[in-house]
Amino acid sequence: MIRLLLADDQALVRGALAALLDLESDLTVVAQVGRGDEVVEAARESGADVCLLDIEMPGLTGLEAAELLRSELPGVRSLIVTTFGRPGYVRRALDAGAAGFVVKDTPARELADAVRRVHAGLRVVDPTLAAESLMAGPSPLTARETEILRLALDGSPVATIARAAHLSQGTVRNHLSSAIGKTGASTRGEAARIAQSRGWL
Amino acid sequence: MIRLLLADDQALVRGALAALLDLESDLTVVAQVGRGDEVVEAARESGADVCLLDIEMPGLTGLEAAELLRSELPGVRSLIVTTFGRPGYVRRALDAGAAGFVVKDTPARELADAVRRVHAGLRVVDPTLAAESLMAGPSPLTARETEILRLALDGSPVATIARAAHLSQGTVRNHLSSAIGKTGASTRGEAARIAQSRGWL
DNA sequence: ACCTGGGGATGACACCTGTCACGAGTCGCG
DNA sequence: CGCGACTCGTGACAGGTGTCATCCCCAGGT
Repeated sequence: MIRLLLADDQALVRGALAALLDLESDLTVVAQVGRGDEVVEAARESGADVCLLDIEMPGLTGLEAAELLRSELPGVRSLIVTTFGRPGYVRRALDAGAAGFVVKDTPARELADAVRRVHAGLRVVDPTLAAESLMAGPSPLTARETEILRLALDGSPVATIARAAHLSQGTVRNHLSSAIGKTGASTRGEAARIAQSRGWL
Repeated sequence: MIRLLLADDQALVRGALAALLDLESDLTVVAQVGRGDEVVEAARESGADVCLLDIEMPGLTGLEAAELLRSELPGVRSLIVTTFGRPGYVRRALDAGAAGFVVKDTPARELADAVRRVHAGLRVVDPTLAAESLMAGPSPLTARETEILRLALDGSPVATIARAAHLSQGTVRNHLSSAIGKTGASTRGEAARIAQSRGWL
């Protein structure tokens, strides 16, 4: 019997996934959490074998939770289950120690198999996604450019970004200009969206 | 036995919801679709009593699908099940003939009850959401402002928006300026995000 | 010691944006 | 009819933005 932990911030989705997986005779859901920072504790207390982690959660992201799990509970395997198949996410998930990566577009019947493969020590990655991840390659953005772009995501004016990053407006504009060039965009808004869609932020 | 149709673009969520609802002895899922424009046909063929509709779907939105259902199959009731509890969505959902509105944050065990209430002819709306919907009020934006703002959502420059809307750049800037004023924003990007968060787009 | 690359900053320039004033056409309503 | 609301447009202006050249400092390689 494989013991599962579910982490997803949407209670309805969490409960529904639990119902789906509990239908399988060899799987049982032993814990459910709605925040990333509750994953490790719940996994320890429940004695889970495999953790299904959504990426976008309050507290900690699923990627960060996977990293914590690897260091705190090395015997527990993580399977990322997320809405967004951003190329950069796959690489970061595997770097963070996740054993699998599944998008919520995949057919429901395949999820249980993915869980079993992960539990068996195999890596599970959507082949289409894996290809995209290789095509897109790693982020060409420097650390600072990434940070500035993230602050520019909501369309804030340069002055606001500069204050938030403790930089001069000129420097911010230089970093943005560089990021715009690297993403092939023509405005910072477009650059930010491109970078996000590639999972670089 | 209440016959259900599920419409959600994420196959995994769709399948999981089906598993959850099929656990109830008085409910049965008779159809599943991943696109808004397949809802009416599937509902007709399957003889569904209640349709659970996600809002964000390819083809047609859940709100548009609900409107079509009301005119084509008046006996079928719609229950909107969505991620976003945007105030404007609730009003538009009820205007579109939906019998209920539930966000994906609600506990899983409440969903079946919501379905039963809707089937019984009652209206089901999250009370917190209903209050927010009344507070926010209707959209203050004119038709054109709404359209222009929607085009500005992705941060396109004025020139691009003007071409897309077949308008002069000056007119676009005027509409945007007006929308910025009405939303209390200071850039078109911020205005667009505010309007979207209120469900005005 | 030298070169390279990232980070930080400045100043200048062309261009884009947000705002305002103003005008003109259409439509519905009292 | 007159009025108001919406739409479309122009022109002008201040301020924000993107680009570029040019510095400085510092950490790693060679």
